[in-house]
Amino acid sequence: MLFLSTFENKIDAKGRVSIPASFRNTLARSNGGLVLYPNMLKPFIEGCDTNRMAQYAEAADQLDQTSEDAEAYFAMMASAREMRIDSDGRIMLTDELIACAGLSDEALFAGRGKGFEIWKPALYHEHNNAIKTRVSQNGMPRIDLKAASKEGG
Amino acid sequence: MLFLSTFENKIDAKGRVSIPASFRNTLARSNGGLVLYPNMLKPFIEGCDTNRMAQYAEAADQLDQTSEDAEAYFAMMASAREMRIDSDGRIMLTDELIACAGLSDEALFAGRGKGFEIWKPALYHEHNNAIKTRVSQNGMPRIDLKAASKEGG
DNA sequence: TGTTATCCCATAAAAACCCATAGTATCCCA
DNA sequence: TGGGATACTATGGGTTTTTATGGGATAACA
Repeated sequence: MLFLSTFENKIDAKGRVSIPASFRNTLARSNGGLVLYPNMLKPFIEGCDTNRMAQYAEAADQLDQTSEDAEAYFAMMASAREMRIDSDGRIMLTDELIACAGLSDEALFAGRGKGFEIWKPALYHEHNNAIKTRVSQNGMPRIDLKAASKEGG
Repeated sequence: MLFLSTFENKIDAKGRVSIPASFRNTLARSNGGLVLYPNMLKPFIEGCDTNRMAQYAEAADQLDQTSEDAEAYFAMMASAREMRIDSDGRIMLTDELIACAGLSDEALFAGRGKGFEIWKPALYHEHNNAIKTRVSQNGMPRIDLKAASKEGG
């Protein structure tokens, strides 16, 4: 089950946001909780299920623990938060997450297939327009579906 | 269950610190106690559950027992302490642990996936900023999630 | 007997839970 | 195909529970 589509939800006075119902559905089927962490390159929050984060942890554990590569993933996990989804399908955003994406009173959820992104709506539209312009000029990049389907059973 | 996120807790006059609730939860699920030991390269304390330390012991046991590699792991285990968590979720830090991380009145807990780190807050932020700068320049290192998920069942 | 560690209780802040409501989409049946 | 009933979603607000932290009392230890 994939994270698809885009949703724009309100952040209330307590810092709560509803996770889009279809994303909750996807999470429920993957049998895992929700993990959020700031992207280190651009101002948005990344979301995935705990199973995927466990894969990152496993992969990072097999690197040389003193290497810079391992440190990068440790930093990611230190900034990651496992979010408790309440009985109404909402989470509480922490100050760090709000700050990293520059959120105020609205959050835009954008599906990404295996995960999703949370943006301040204005920033997302800017970002997304740039991508669309690029693609309209260069076309969609080629991608090898066969190779991917062999690996991901 | 993973160790994720970052927490900053106070060390009180008696030398007690609260283990973050989510870390206690992770430890409880892994069915093991808490082990702390000083990192030998940088000034912080490493934390993990007893099952993981048992894995280190197992792995070290399969090395040539007279080798320098084995000696390194023996030294690690000699410096490791099994911590008892009191009824309020706190531990008492030993003088060696406090000294190795340069702790005074606050301890920063940083999740690392399979384990976690304890730092003096100022030192951690310095360390973490350096990593984030590196990542923002070079991007996140590539990592093979598929291979990792095969190994770690 | 003095020192150190453990237990127990109190408290304030924060987070999780429960309930209510309005708007929207979906279903069902004529 | 239309229209009403129903279920679901997002959102607001109040209440209970959890968490971190301080301090005193009790128990183990040297």
